[in-house]
Amino acid sequence: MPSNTFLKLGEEKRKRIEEAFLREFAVNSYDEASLSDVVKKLGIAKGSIYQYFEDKLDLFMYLVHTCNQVKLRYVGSVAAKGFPDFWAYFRKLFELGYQFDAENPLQSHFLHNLVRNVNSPSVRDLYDELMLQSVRGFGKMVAMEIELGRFRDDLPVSTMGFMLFRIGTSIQEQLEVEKEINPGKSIEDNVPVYQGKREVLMQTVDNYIKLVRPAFDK
Amino acid sequence: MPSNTFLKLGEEKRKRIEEAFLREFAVNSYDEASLSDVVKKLGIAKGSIYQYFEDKLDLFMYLVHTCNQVKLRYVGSVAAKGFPDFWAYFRKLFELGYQFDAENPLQSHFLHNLVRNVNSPSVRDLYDELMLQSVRGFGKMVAMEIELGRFRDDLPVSTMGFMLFRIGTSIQEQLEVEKEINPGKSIEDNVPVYQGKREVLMQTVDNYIKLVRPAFDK
Amino acid sequence: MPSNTFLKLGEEKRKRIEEAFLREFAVNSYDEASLSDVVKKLGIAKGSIYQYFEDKLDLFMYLVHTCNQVKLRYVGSVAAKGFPDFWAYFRKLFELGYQFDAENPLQSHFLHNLVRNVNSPSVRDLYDELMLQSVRGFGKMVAMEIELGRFRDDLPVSTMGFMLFRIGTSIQEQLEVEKEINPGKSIEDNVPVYQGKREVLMQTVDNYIKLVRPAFDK
Amino acid sequence: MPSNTFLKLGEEKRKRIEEAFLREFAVNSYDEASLSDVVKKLGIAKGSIYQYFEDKLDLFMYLVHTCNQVKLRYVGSVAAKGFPDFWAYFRKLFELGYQFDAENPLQSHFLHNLVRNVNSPSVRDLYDELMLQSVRGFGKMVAMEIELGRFRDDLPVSTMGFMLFRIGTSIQEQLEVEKEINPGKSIEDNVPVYQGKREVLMQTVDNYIKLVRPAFDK
DNA sequence: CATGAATGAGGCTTCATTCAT
DNA sequence: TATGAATGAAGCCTCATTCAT
Repeated sequence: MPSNTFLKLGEEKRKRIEEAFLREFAVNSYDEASLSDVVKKLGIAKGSIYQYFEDKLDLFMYLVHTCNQVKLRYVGSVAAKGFPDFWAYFRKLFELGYQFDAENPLQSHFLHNLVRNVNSPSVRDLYDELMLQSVRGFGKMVAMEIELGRFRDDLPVSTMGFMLFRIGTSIQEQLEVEKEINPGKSIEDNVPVYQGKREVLMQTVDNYIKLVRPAFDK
Repeated sequence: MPSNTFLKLGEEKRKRIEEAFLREFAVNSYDEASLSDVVKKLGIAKGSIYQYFEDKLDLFMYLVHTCNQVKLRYVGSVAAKGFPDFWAYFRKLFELGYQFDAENPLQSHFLHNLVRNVNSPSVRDLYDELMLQSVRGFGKMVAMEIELGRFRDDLPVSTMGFMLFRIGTSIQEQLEVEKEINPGKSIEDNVPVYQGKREVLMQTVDNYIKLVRPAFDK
Repeated sequence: MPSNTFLKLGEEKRKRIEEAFLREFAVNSYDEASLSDVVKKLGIAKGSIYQYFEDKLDLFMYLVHTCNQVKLRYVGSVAAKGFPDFWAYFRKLFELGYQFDAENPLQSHFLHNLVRNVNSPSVRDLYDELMLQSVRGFGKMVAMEIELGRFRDDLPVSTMGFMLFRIGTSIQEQLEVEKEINPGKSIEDNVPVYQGKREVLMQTVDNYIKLVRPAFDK
Repeated sequence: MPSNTFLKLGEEKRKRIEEAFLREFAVNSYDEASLSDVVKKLGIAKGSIYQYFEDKLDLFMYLVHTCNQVKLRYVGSVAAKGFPDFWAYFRKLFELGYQFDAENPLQSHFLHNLVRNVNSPSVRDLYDELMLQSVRGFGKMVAMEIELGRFRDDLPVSTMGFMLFRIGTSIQEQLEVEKEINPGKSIEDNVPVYQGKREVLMQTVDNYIKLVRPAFDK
């Protein structure tokens, strides 16, 4: 955990530090990321980092936590209940994701980059936890839809839940493979990753939904 | 590319070297992987590596290529045509994948680990290329199935192809998340990753097929 | 020297600070001892230490002085004159030493640990001075015993004095080597070092006296 | 243990390196001793040290071993049997010690400095072992002298053995306290510690023997 | 062609000390 | 007077890479 010293830092300075490290970790792997480099860019003393965090890993884990919380403020802000059906809710999730990404590109891509850093056991555990969180969320919704008689009931909930989770991540991947977006470059250039790509994104989402609906609906 | 020196090495020695590095890269990230360590375990001179390869990256890229080729010998050994329908072929792909994994665990998991090493632009490019190769393969089949009037034709082929690709990788992931398999540990313990898990694997495959068929079939 | 600021601190607080540092220096070498750690445990500001002392060495030297003074309150409380012969007095010294140790384990073992910290010239000088103090004390007594016709007079007083001094320290050492006591562990566990070892200690003292008497008596 | 790399180094270079580190460790405590400094003085790369030794401690332990072995070549070269009585042998030990010191001042004072480095558990263990070796050696001789009817038999052998061991170290200490020798300075100035002090040393030895004989002889 | 010693940049981390509040 | 954030030098260690043998 970060020390009080860090938490009590002025909003501005704290943000500046957080963002500098997010940028580093969003572009590099945990090992490649160099505290020395970041510190140099920040113009602060190397020792200061160790007044703020226990060590490199502590700093990294803190960033995971905060980013996840920021993201949850978006995707956790709506409940499935308020929507006519599950797919409307599912669609909304991507709109919120888009918004999260647009307003917090660093956080968004730091989280995307997480998968490259699961070598360290601690990071691995945290990553798995985050993943499970999401998968279970989908699992619950699947269970509810089945109960409501809207989803088929001849398959394990876990399979269906995992599939939904994967559809989500696949969309970003496809756009990346098809060069619609380029997170790495965007981060370096300090521009939103989905800049001008809202339509493409939501169109892809709609396609995916159209595709997989028959797989889930009763 | 590896030098002729390397290629003319005795089969046995070459394999021993390749496998040692595969093991290292299958368990560690590119940065964490230590040539020094591997060389020590191999009992060969550090300098030799630089007679065989230009540098660490060159060695790594070489491994990507060979592993991919080995894998293609499995999954490329059958054609969709020979099967009653696409899903029978799709299912066969996993049986072949299982076989590849059982007979080449190092290669298999080196490839799985690739995603964690896409930081270097060269690796990234190669990774994307491999991915595209696979996605396009599925794309072609989708196109053919549409032509045969068996798949729906109201969605972009690319979306459907990518989806199929993702289903494939999701299966391994789900088994990992649900702790059915533990690649990292298996590699370290030098045992096949899917040892005794064939049934579980194919059952999961069948579930996924059952799930997504309605999404693709006309 | 400590500043007035320190001396005017409340008895309780001053003691708390002193003991925390004694504990650190009693277990670690001067270099290993970390002011940061102690300050953290104490819950006081780092800067305060520098209001109390000039620097780490100043603090250390202060502790040497106080500990020595405490010790002198014990071993300096009796005079050889009051005893039937020198050896009765010598024996008493150990009883007092035992008492000092039992009642001030931190101070006692900080002093024992001194020998490991004589690298800094200042510490070295102080250590030598303390040692000389003790050696000279014994020297004077030897001189007196010679005058009284009780000790042999065919050897330098300094040799005899030093020998007596060394016998003293040897006793603790022997008990340590033979694992009867374990100062390091005792300090960490916050228990008296000679707990339950009074008999063993005095028995060893008696053995040493029995051994060396013929060397000194006329 | 040092690597083969180190052992196969040219005699000259190896000595140069060993001596540089001995000098550093003979003057500083383990913690204060700076590999960086030594390496700079030596004009070799920092990394080289880690081709020779596993780490700082490994290097240190190696030095302890070699120095001890060198010393044993001196003091272990004679057996008590060859002497008319124990005290003649005891005296010889110091002549050999003097010789060892004169011919290997670095090694000699590195060993003397050991006591300041017993904070690290590994060093502590080794130090205790060395000490015990010596103490037991004296113990055995005491036992034999008792058997021969030359030493008194009314006291524990361990007490008598430890006393003899301590007499040995006391002699150097006394000369140090009395400023006859100044190991620290001598090392820095690169001159033998006992230069021109042979007479003083042996006179002191003789005094000690004269003093303690009555304590041991029957 | 193989060797393996040497390199030195660079990484993370610790710590006593300073100084503005 | 007390605080504690900031400092930055210094430490140990790792590693890919080079090059003379």
